[in-house]
Amino acid sequence: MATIRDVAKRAGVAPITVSRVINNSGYVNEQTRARVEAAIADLGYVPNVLARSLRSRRTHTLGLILTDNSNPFWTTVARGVEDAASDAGFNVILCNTDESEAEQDKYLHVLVQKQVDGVLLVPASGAIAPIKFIQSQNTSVVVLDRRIPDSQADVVRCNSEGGAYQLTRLLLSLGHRRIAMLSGPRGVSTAEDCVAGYRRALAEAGADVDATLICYGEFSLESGYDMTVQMLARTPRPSALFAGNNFIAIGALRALRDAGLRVPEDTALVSFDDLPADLVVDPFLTVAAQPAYEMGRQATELLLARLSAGAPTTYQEIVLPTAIIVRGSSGQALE
Amino acid sequence: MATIRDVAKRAGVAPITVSRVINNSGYVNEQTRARVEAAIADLGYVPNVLARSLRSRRTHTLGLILTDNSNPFWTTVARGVEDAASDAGFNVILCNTDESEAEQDKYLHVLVQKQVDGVLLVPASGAIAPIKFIQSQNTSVVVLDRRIPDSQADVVRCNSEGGAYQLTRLLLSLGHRRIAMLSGPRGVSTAEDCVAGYRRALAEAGADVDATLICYGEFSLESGYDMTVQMLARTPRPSALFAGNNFIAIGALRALRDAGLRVPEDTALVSFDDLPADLVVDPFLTVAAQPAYEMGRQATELLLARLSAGAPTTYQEIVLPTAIIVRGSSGQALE
DNA sequence: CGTTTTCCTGGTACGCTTACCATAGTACAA
DNA sequence: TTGTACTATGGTAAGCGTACCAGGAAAACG
Repeated sequence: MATIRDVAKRAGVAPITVSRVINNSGYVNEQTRARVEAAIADLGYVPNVLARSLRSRRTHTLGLILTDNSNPFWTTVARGVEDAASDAGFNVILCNTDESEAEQDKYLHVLVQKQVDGVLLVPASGAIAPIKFIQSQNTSVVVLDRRIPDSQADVVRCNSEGGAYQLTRLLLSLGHRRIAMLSGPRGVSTAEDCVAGYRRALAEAGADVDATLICYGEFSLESGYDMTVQMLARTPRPSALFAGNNFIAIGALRALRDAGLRVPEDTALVSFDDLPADLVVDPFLTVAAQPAYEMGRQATELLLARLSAGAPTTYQEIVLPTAIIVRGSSGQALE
Repeated sequence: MATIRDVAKRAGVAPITVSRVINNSGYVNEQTRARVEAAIADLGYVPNVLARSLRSRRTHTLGLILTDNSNPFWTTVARGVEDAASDAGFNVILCNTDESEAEQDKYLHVLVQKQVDGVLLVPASGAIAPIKFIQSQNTSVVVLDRRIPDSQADVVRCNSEGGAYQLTRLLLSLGHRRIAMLSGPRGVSTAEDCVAGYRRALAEAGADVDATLICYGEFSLESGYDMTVQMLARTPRPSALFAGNNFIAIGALRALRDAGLRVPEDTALVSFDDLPADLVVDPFLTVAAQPAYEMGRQATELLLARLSAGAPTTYQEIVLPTAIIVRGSSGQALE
């Protein structure tokens, strides 16, 4: 393959001049520029960004570590990240951890090895070590969607506690008192915040919190199914279910169907995370919708700002609001 | 950040010895290895793969160019690619073209600049130039999902023509004679193959092909909606619709709902591409399901084989079968 | 014992681009 | 005339690993 030296030779200039043409930097005479551009076209020259990045210490690449890009919520977040990155001339390397800390560590190493300029991290756990590791490699990091207690890092997330509070209040206002909470893993802030908002709404309404109605599971269809089966076995049956994310909600819907229960007539259901409009014919779930795209976008913009500004003195925490969308699954007020 | 030289100095060896430890190549004494590993740990050294790749001329990175990763079909393909790549120690850079040739060209340049070892391409059009460009840069390429006439390249795709033929036969066997075809863009082989299979089935059954019932549009919800509206305006109305992909099918379902038509009682519907089981509570669409994951996986394995084998003498075309899954949307036989 | 093989380590240069510094001509003001 | 600023271009080295070649010691072999 042609190198910058080949181009330089053909154009009768020094390699650095070719570099200036490519990067539009410094001074280049118009005729010289034309000669260089002709040489580039003749040789089909394509710059080697490995060499460029090695020298300039900038790769114009970000790493995005999230749990599962096949979940439409994360697909949307990723799209926000990619659009914002693309606007600034950055590429994104996407990594799925499936909530595994081991995978997360593996990918962190890969990203650092690839010299990414910054990392957007949806942490698989509340541990601080991964943040410290990235920072120890002089790489910027923004934490996405989840809090990490006591960490020194920027965070962009949604108000899960508030969303859960509102959804729970909605169910309470419809007359439900036995509401089962089907949450995500313990130690993951969004799952814990969900439970916190649920508890706050119940406490405020003077309703008893039956701790046995609170389940911690996985953010997966299977887990949603299992938790629902477990909750339906209790007597009296809960009159409403609160799903911690969209996959849990779909699992819950299947379990309810298999148990012969109608939604919302027999059991009401609300959930976090909407499904994208493109994938659903008749939206049915009452949800607390998170601004997924916006979250990805803002996190990326914050990260890019950090890159150009140098070491921050104080870290930001940006909390985006959730929107309650009432549809059929939450049902009418109980008589 | 620590470099290999820093590690070497601390361990009292030459840089090349550290390199051997990292890459498990050549001979290294056990004690030396331990000293080096200790030094690596002490310094928190992480190798710079830019420098490595620059020297070794291998990045262990593949490029995947597809049309829209937010479509679950492509999400699944991408997952197959990533799993196969990961198994072989390769990373994947994902690029969405949204069917735009300009975007495709842009990404091809980016990938070549990044010195990817190979490219998996879902071509935005039937043009040969992009293939030639990649090959001119000494980079291997495998074409995914679609044919490019007269191109010299490996291809892994599904049997769209056969799947469309079978779906159309199914509708014919149920008594439908006016079947509207809602296909993708002209010039995209999967869209054309769909129409070809449809025509073959009709011809074989001795049914007239009403060319005005064949629509070419986009692989999108909006286009599916529009094409359906257009078809429903015809008299007599088609008794069945054939959607060229899952997004078109969802658009069609919405248009039918908005027109007050029931599926399948008033209008039958079949489609290409299934929706992932994780996203749907009650699967309803009768589809020709493509082995998306397997397609991604096989294409990647073929590409990796090319990388280690050197220039191929003959190119392969791997055609995977589609599976007809009959569900409610195709309905019962007309009386 | 000499020879071959295996084991272990290092020096040097190179992969390709750009940072940094230097040079030099022209123009314009002081 | 000297100084300053701008334009235009180039030489050299550096960024960080590894390919390639070389060399020496120990072990195995005939």
